[in-house]
Amino acid sequence: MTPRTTTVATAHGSFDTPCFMPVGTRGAVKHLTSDDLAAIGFEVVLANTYHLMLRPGADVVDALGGLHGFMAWDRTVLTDSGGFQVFSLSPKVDDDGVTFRSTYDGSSHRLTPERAVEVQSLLGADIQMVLDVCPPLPSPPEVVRLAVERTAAWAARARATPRRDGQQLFGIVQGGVDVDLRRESAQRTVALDFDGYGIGGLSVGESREEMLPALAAAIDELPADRPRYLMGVGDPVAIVEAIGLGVDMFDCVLPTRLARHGTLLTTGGRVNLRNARWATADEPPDPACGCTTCARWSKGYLRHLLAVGEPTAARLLTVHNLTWLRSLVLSIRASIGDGTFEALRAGIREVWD
RNA sequence: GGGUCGGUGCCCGAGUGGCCAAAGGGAGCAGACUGUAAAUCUGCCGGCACAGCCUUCGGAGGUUCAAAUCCUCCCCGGCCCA
Repeated sequence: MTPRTTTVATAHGSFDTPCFMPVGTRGAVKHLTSDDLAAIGFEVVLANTYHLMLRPGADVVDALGGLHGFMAWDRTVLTDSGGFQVFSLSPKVDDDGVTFRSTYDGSSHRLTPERAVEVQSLLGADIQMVLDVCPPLPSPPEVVRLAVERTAAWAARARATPRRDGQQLFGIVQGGVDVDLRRESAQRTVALDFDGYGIGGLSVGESREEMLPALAAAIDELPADRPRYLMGVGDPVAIVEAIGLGVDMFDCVLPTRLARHGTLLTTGGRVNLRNARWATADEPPDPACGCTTCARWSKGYLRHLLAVGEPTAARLLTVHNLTWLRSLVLSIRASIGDGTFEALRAGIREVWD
């Protein structure tokens, strides 16, 4: 298992990997516009099936030009299936599908593997994800087993559901931190022949020491000619380690959420900008960062905006964290090409562990 | 001048004889956050030699076993009358 660089083609251009994809759950990365994302250099953005089917509804998004027209984004869109909401909202799950309580008005909604594909087709996703069952960790073995079984059965049904031309569908590997289960789940998913493979159910409570072997086992079973996407992982160490194992794609709300909550990602590690020590700091968040926030504003100013609750703070920090993380992944990509990956990886671990 | 309501911890604001170092909110200080129910949540927030003690509820005195809470006088605000 080795790190690799690839280029993935979709109906809306191609993107280079390894890559980080920002999360725009409801059709926007919080506080940013599509122009901001393009300016930073992102090539893929996420959106969420569960949230968009409830508000404004998949048919509405379809009528407004699909996600691309809707959010004025002309590059790749990847939609998550709602599988993560099975984890975060703990709905009623049965063999056939999931029944959610709307977080907006309490109404009841049904999502099946077929329906998830239909909704994502209407949303106009370039890359769809299969509806899966994502159990929290730790979970009893039988719970993880059941999640693997249902995810596999649902994957077959999703695979058999028609989509629009040009839309790709990724299967998802589950299996918790059990290496054998991971391997089995991967084999069964691969047998269905998807356009790419998500590895889900990780970074949901387990340690990195538990996560990496499970990840490695899954990757070991995945075909080399398809993208590998580690779902929901976005801290620097996990990213380098996963890239080291051959992962291509990442998404995570961590950088954007940390930004909204006042934490900066920097070359020196995490920085809590709300801390009193930054009150009169005249330097940018990270002198080594090339983002538009670092180019013009001081930590002292940003801390002030944060302290008084100015919404602009969230925007400026989001721009920084996203730019910073994208640069990190870009530098990792470059290091794979010039043979300095191991050194970079060691450096990242030293700062972030 | 008369009447009346009020003065509570950094700020706002509950409390109206013991269960009060005193609700709640804000500010402040720190922490968390990983396919977004998160511009959110959690902890601390009078002092100390800290399972106890000390100093606080405008000021001074008093009643009581016990007062932020009752009484007297004083100081300071708001409103009403003159």
